[in-house]
Amino acid sequence: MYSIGELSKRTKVKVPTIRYYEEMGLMAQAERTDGNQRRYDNAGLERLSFIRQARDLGFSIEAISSLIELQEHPDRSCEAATNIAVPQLADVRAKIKRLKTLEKELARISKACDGDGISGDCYVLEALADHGLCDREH
Amino acid sequence: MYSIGELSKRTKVKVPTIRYYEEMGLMAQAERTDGNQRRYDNAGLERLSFIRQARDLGFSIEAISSLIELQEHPDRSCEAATNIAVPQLADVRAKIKRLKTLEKELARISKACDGDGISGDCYVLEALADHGLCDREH
DNA sequence: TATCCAACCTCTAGTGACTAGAGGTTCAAG
DNA sequence: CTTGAACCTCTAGTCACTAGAGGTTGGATA
Repeated sequence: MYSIGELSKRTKVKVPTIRYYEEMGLMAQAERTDGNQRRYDNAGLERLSFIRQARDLGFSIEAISSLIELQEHPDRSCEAATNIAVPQLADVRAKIKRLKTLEKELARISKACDGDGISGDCYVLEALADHGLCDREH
Repeated sequence: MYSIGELSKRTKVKVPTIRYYEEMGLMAQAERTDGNQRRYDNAGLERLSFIRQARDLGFSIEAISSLIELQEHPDRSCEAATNIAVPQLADVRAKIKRLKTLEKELARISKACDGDGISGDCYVLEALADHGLCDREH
């Protein structure tokens, strides 16, 4: 049995955030000691760990709820899971693409600035801004 | 000269959000008509477009301020530029890495659930939860 | 066994980055 | 010159936390 603080240390989720997840129904109501303190078992630890990873990867609390619900009823069809996974996948791929552009630009700047000179012309803004206008101007 | 609504259409940033950016100092105070309506030039359009892209990529408003500052003083010493670019680069790379993990997992789910199967075969939850515990238990 | 204090409890309020709505004003097409 | 879509400001609401006040608990130590 873990206290909320132990759970927090293990998962790196802050204590008030764990309580918040409970309030939001993402975490089940925790068992309590006679003195009203929360106690968690391994299931709680795993659940929280999952939530943390999913949040970190950009899932909304609502989406996570769906996934958890799905997990708890593994007899249901995959349709619901796909409905969440597919749009997320498209979004993630678009993000990766644009981040790579930015990465290249930032790497160039860091490298250009590596020596002791003056930073060359900086194209970060143009790199992103131009791209942003493309779908309107071309 | 663009009205705020035209700017909004071109950049896909909502009108109140543009005003919010102005309030936060990300966008310069816009010129005004005699009737107090905002008017923007191409510089404003590009700036907003950049902000949108950067926000979309998960940069905080503060981080974007830094990037803009970097852009506006390309003559500054390399140190200043590096101080902004390098941490941003690390951040971008970390994001790409995590997004790729997510991509793989989402792709697998979409594929696994392609048929008319049952969600019993979706291991995302376990996969993520286990992974989350790794850095403590191994 | 008594004491201590870090860690727990609840509750309210604040944060960042928007988003919605009320109530009033402006500008450009007809 | 009229009309109405688009503009203005201001307040309040949302999501996902985060911080703080003020009080209680539990387990290590004297």
